[in-house]
Amino acid sequence: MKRFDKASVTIKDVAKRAGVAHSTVSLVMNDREHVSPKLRERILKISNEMGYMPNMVARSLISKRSSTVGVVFPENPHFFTITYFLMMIEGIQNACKKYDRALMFFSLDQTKGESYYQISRKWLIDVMVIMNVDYTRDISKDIEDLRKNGIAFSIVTKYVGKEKVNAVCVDNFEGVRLALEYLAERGHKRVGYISGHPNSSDGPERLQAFKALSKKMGFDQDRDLIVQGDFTFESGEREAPKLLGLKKRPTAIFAASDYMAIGAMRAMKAQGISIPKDIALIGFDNTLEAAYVEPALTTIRQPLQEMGEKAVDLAVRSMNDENFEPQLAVLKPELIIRQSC
Amino acid sequence: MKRFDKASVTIKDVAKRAGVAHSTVSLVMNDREHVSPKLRERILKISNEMGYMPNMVARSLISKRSSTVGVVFPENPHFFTITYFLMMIEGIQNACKKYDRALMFFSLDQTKGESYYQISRKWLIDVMVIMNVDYTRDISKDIEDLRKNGIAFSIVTKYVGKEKVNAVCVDNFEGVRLALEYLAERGHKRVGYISGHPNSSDGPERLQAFKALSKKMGFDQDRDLIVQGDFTFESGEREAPKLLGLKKRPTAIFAASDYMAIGAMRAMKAQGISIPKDIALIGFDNTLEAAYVEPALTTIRQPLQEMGEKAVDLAVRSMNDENFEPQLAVLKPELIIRQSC
DNA sequence: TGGCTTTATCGAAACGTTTCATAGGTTAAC
DNA sequence: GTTAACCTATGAAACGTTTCGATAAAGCCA
Repeated sequence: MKRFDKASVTIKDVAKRAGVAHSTVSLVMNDREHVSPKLRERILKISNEMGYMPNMVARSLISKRSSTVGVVFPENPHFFTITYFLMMIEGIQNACKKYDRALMFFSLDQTKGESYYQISRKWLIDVMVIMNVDYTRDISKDIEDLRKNGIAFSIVTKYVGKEKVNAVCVDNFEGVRLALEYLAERGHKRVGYISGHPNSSDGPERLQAFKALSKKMGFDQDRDLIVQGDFTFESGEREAPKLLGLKKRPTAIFAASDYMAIGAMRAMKAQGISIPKDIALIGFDNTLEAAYVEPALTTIRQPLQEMGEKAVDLAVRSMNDENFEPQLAVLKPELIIRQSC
Repeated sequence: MKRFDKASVTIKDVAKRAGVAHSTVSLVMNDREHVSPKLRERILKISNEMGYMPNMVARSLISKRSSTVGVVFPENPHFFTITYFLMMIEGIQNACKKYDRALMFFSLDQTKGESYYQISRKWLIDVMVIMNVDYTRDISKDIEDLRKNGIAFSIVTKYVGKEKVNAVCVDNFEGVRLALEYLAERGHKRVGYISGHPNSSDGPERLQAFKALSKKMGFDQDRDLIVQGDFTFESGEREAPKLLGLKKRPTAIFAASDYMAIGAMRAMKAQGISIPKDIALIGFDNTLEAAYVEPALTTIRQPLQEMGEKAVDLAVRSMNDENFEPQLAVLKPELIIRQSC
């Protein structure tokens, strides 16, 4: 087993060369007061000459804070190719740069009984972003553990439990409103809806918004205009035919996620139905793929990058400030008009 | 500033409860010999009861190895939404699981003069994967630093310098062969080529393969059948019209990346050219988007996941075994037939 | 100049591990 | 019954930092 043999230059080396105590060098490195400007400058110069770099691991150990952002995601072999998450990760990475923190990823292996808190302890993660995709699992216990132990974290998306925690989500009501108003403008009054995962926070919220708004706007209210998906491509492909097969076919379909919309698109193509001529299609999310499909998908943009960034912002703030009240950041969606309506 | 106040259970706590020296507990935790089975069992039981988790940071500090895989990528605000990299990251993540290592990401800010070696020192990264996308930068010095200091690393993709290092790439010659033979089968003899970035390793390799094979296979050899892209969507959209505008238009276009192929597709659509009726199109990579465009893109698959995984494998092996000879792993490409030819 | 306050620097302790030389105990060999 | 060999368990040292109380020096005021 290889080892680093040639020790790199440590704070003590710098101190020795400068003829001071290494604690003094530490003060300089951390920009703390109580060091005379003259000495500070000299130490800085020497440390640069020697190419000193603080050892983050030692720093973490003593300070019990790791200068990282830990992103915890559920066990899923394809997590990194689900563009929905990636766009959030892009925002998280940007925030990491902003706060000069490194980015760590942990897949949560529930089978091993690992908890968020354990991960935080094991790696001294002090800022954690929880990607809560496994809607079927109750994480209230884990949340409680984190909170109790003063570990700063945020959840994406909205946490449905009762504790008040940092969380980031999109304004689903507004998103649905944008979509339905756009459809109404274009003359649609009979809109089929493919709902999202019932155990998520977004799924039911969007569904509820759809029900309320479509009623208010005078759309057809048949019970069978609503089918149940789970956000995935497959569920869209599976459920869309139920809408297409209705005696009185809807003139537009609104899917609660782009993946489902694209699945629906596949199903429609298979039946030779032309979009948007025969039927209009609108999605939700604005994931990467939406721009690539043909016709390009009109959709409601979730500001995923901003959500990722905000999640880190909130967690960092609650780490820095004892009194920071955990909050839910609700970001504004946006209508992206392409060719599918 | 918040701190973890309630200390979590340490190895000493376990030792005290078990009435043994904490070094003994350490032996047990690391599955080392020289502990009687009876005692080992007792300690294991107690440690479980107490919920002991080793502190990875302390472990890193003393052992100078961090139990992580550090992925270093060049400064690029959209890195995490470039699916090409993501698919590799997926493989890297799988390997991390296999080796029970956490995954860390570092964007290399060259403007700050950071080097790979410095990152490795700063965070005690002992297994590093270098995503060498910035083709314009000479990294031979960094490579040398890593090697000299015994830090295990791999590069994706192929490293073009003279030192022998762990690297992972696709068999470009074979990939080009697959594409050209497929085109030949379908009767094409006049193929336009959009080349990749000239400072990469893949760009020139594929170009050379194209030149050699298209000659050998009796394709038209006009100089202007080859245009220069840089792997990006934009370059494909920019360069394709040059091929389309030729007096004698090619019957097929081969782009050295899917992004360029999709860019070319956009350009063709803009001109009302139908794919594959008017002209065939084939890409390279099989990134996520290839399956979503219309018509779905026929392409040469790079086994990106496998490449990511292999990169970690190589690095881990060279870490574990002093005598492991750095090697270049050349993975096999695969023809993915869709609708664009 | 003496005493008091402030500031600059120092030294030691701590963080939670691993490692390594060594002590004590048991067994084996003669 | 003595010595050697082995095995188990121990205690101290080390990793590279930060922190904090102590000390020394300097500044201030009377």
